[in-house]
Amino acid sequence: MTTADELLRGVVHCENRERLSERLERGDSLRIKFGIDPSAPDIHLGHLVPMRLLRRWQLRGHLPVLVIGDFTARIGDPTGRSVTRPQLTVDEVEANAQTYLDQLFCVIDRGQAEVRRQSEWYDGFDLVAVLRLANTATVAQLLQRGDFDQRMRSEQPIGVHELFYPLLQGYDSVAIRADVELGGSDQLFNLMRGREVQAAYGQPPQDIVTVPLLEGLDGEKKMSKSLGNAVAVADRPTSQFGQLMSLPDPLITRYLSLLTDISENDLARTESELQQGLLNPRDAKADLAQQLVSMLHDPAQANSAREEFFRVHRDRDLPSEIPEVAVSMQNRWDIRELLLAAGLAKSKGEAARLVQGSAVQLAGERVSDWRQPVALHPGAVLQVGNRRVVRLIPS
RNA sequence: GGGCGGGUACCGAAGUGGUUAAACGGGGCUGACUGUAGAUCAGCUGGCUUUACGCCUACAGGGGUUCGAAUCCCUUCCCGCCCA
Repeated sequence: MTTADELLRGVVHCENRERLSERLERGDSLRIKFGIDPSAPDIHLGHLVPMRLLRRWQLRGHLPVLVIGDFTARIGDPTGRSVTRPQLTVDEVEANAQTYLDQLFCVIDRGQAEVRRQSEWYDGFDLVAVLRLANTATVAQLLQRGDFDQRMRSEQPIGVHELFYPLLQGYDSVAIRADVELGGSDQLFNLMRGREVQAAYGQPPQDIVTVPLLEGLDGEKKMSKSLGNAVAVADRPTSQFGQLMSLPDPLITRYLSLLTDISENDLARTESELQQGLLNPRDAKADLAQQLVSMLHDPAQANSAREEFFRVHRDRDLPSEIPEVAVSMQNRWDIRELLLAAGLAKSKGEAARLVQGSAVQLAGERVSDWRQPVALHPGAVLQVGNRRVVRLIPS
């Protein structure tokens, strides 16, 4: 495999591939731009896809230039949104950026990267500069972007400031003299715009590389925290494991190929075994989850997360660690009050409904009627369903 | 500035005077089953209580009409589109 093949494996779009391959083969050291959106500090598995590729480039001697979008974060990237995001304060953005970088540097080498902030060049941007930048594109060109076009047609609002987003992001490439820009495939328009902006400022246009967007746990929409279908990098191992086990079966191989170092052969084998029913999807998913948790934390924690999961969900055992809640040890508890006190229900009405739906167990016994008072013994386990479990201790 | 269309529960979306705490879908929770928090099927999904078709809160805010309003009127605020 050539260097270019290796560095472009799995990419969705590459522009201009010939030129880029040539430069890679020649061994040029390239400045590869990677934009960071500090409006969302929580990195999830979806972010890992470009980051892993960035790491491969870094290992080949190219320099990641991390551009913190501290300025555009205050605008809100309209990508895929029908509603404008709330604008963030400078402090919030800075705190988010720091969190983001800390997590990013778990994947790429901090020493071999450059970190830049948009505010370096935008804080001094005056109106003349703004108009010059605006003059690099026409409204029609900007409206070609898919989501703008869609919003126009469905009579949704488009803020003028949103129109500037691609231009500002494009100018970042001018400011840092990017040779290549890496991003998710939803960024294609913005990245392409960067080429035009650079050309307008007399720079050679950057090459661009886009990677696939990872689908979230719902199996449909792209992974995003606000959609609630994301696995956060910083989340606890047991929680990550469980979330990954809820992944729809068809996505198993997708995750394997985008998030692990699995070889083409092994991937093909797993795929066909799943198809022929030789491999239980549950086990394939457990292996995947274990691998990913190992990567995000460490193998030992991944292993115990796996054991814990099977213990609770397959074998229907109690979790090994049960949070304790102190309550008074009276003999005639109203089960609704008890559920409320234990934090397992938000209201008495909800508590009554849970009991009615036979979800509640106290000391291993199913509670069938909320009208019946219950007696309590120290250390009794109260649970709602399989996952919400609490041990009651005397207060 | 003019015209038109909107603001309903976590989200989307019905409902244009009364059995509406509000259809339906999504999401969430739970149960059965099992291959897992996956699939499928089922139930639940405002609060409180003496669990009762009892009370309270709720259909952007305020005021009014009415025995009775998410539904009618007035007014304020917010949003969208079109024309200038």
